[in-house]
Amino acid sequence: MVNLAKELHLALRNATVLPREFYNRDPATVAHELLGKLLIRRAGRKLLAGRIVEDEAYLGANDPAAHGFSGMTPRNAILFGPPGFAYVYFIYGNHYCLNVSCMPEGCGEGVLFRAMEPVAGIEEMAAARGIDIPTLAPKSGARMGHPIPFLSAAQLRLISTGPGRMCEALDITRERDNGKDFTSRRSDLYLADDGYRPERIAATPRIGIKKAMDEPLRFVVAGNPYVSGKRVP
DNA sequence: GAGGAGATCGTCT
DNA sequence: GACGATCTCCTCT
Repeated sequence: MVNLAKELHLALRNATVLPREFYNRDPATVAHELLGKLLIRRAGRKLLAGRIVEDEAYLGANDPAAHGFSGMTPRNAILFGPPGFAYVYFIYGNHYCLNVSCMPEGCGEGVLFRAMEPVAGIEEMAAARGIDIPTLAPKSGARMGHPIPFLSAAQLRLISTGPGRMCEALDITRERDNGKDFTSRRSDLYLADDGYRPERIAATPRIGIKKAMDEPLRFVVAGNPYVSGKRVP
C-alpha cells in the first residue's frame, strides 16, 4: 500500500529551491512566476507547505503604495537588502504579512504573498489557525478503527486565504522570520518549484490600498478557490 | 452573499 | 496622534 504522507514528503524534499537569481528581477515578473510555486515551512520533522495562488508586486520608489516608497527605515530595511529574503511586518494590530525582497540591493521592491492552497501539514496549519477539525467515524468493521480527520472546503479556505491567515497558518512572525533566506534549504522557510505550472494567470488591481489603485500588480491563479476576495473566473 | 464597523498595536511623522 | 498591503463578526437584503 502507498503511504501518501511519505510520498508527499518526498516530493517536497525533491522540489528545487528557487535560486537568488529568480528574485533578482522586477517584482511584477517575480510575482507572476511565483504563482504555483511551493512555500515550505519546516516545523521540527514536519513540513508545512502551500502552493502560492495569489500575490502582489510592490515597486519601491516608483510605487506610492509600496513600503519602500519613502525610503529605508528600520522596519523595511530587508526590502532594501539583497533579493530573496523574507520581509515580515505587523499590521492593523492583529496580523503579520509576508513579502520577499526583489531586485538588486537598494531598490526597496518586493512581492507580498496573499494566499496559498494548502498542500502538506494541513492539520497542523488548521490547528495554528484555531480551526476545529471534525473527524469522520470509521466504517463499522474497518480494520483500522481510527477516526478520519475531515475538513470541509470552506474550512480549507480559512487556513491560508489572505495574507494574515497565511502567516498564522505557517506560524510566521516578524520576530522569528524577518530576514530569513528563501533560497536556502537549510532555512526553515523557503520557496521551491516542483514543476507545477498554473493553467491561467490573471492580473488585477491590488487589494486594500489607497494609492496607485489602478495598477494591475495583483496576480492570481484564475479559477482557484483559495484566492482571497472575489474569485477570479 | 454583501457590506460595514470594530478590534488592536507597530510604525512613522 | 494618525494611519494601516487585515480579519471577523454582525446586520441587512
